[in-house]
Amino acid sequence: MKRELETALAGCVKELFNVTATVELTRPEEQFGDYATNVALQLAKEAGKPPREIAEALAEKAKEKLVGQVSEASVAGPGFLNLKLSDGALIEALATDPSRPLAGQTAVAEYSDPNPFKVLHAGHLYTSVVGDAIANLLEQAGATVHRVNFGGDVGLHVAKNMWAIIQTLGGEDPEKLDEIPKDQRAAWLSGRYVEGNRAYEEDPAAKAEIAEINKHVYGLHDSGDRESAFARIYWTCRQWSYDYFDEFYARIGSKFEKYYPESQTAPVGLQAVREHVGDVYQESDGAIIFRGEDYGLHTRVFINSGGLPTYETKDVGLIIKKWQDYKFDLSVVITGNDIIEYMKVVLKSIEQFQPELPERTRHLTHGIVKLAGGTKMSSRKGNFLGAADVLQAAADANKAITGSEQASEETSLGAVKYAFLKIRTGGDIIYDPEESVSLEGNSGPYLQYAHARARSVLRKAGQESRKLPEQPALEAGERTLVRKMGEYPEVADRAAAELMPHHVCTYLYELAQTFNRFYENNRVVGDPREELRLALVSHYADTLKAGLTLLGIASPEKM
RNA sequence: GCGCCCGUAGCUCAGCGGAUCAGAGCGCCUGGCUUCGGACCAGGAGGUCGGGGGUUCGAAUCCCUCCGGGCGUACCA
Repeated sequence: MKRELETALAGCVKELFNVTATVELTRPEEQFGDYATNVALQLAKEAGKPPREIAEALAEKAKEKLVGQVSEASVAGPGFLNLKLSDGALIEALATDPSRPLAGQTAVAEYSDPNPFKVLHAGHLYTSVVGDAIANLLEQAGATVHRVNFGGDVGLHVAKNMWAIIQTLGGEDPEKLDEIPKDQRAAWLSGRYVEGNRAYEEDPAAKAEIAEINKHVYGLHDSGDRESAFARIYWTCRQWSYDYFDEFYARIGSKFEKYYPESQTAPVGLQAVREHVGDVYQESDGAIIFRGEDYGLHTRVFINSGGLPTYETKDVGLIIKKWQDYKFDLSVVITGNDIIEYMKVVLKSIEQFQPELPERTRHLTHGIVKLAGGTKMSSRKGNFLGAADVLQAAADANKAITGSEQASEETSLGAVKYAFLKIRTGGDIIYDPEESVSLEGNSGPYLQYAHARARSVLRKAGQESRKLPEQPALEAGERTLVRKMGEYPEVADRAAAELMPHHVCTYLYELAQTFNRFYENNRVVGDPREELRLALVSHYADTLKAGLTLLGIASPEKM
């Protein structure tokens, strides 16, 4: 509807002034109309006429050309053109689906990226929730989306961990691992990581041992060793991590089709980097680097002087592997902001020998999760908020507010996801266990409740699905609701185009508020206008559900 | 030092070139349930949009600059 009108208005402009213009319609406040445009202001110079005069002429033309769709066209202020849609056009617009600009394309969405041997913290929960929503937006836009996950099962952090594990076990004694209860494994590994880090920083001897262990771990992958005591400890703890991840993702509803462990991307990256030493990468101080400085970026090490690949090279390998696996049209990588400059260097280096890969890659970033008090979290130091802690706090708040014995997983998870998603992706977000988990106001549960209530009305009326009449005469309250519902495809399109889920949140909340106001003043069941109103309620519930689904949030039928 | 990001009501945030565009939620104050689910609705108090310049018919929105905060800046991820 919006795009048809934009095209039609551009046609009017062409006809009147013989000027080709792109007309952009916006949603003004309802009192001004359903759509507005400022083309007249933009055209004033080119057409050599006062903007109001242009707008008046355009208004007349629009009324003439768009009769049936536009019921009023008026000029306001310095030359804004306001359009009011006919009730029929407004209802008709409800049949519009979000557009599919990526139809037929293959997209890869990589996100979450937890490291084995480490614990999942609040940031992983955040990035997973954001990643899920973005992947959903890509899917809505028509792409075939492959959700993948990347993580460091080799590297210095693993070496630090292995060092501390062996210390704690009192030697390379894999049997002793059996003594650690299943539900404590992740926390146990997390504790070892803290110890390993401390030793690495404070004890030169330990640091040297860790460097050796680092090589040893890479060696396991090269040799395929699964039998030595060291290998058994490594593979066992690595599996613990993946089991723990799977359990976590199942709980929050994330579905990855593939993990790319660094141990698999490292050899691919090493090969690519080594092939291009000289033309892309250089040797320097015994390491292989990429001179980002030549491109206004910073220089980074890809293979360290010990011959081991750094994260840079593993990422080169990852991008190449994704390309081999999916031949993607678009690859979206979702990470924290701290990696922005780093990623530019990696992509710039690949651009030198395989430019189509960076061309198709988009790096989307978000901020970190901060505690309300402003405490900075670090898994290296062990003072962080765990992903499980956030979910637990939400469940506790849910129990406290509802007064029930058991928290609703759908509702508490919905509260957390919505609290994360409603904020524009990019900046840091403040996590307040008290407020972020609210069930009131602009919150996930408010929307879930709104949905459940609408379904309840439909259940009461007997028939859950209703068709909208084609030639309705809408009352003011009904019209406001229909107008709001009609914005959904536009909002979904915008969110998908920008890959910004928060637009959906903002809209859904406004929609639910609009409905609640309508519902407060208008009877549905038993009213003479029941038939029409039930159809509106039905469409409203469907719209809420579509939006929540896009966000990865459940839409319970009852709460 | 250089690069990137952020600074909007007490708090958490939308708005990011347009007209009642100074907004929402929370918190605070006042009202509304013999009525389809009150996890709701109506109303009030509260901000010179970090400061200063500039561009424009028009700036929270674009540009410059300053202040404040965060992140990155060669062998971590």
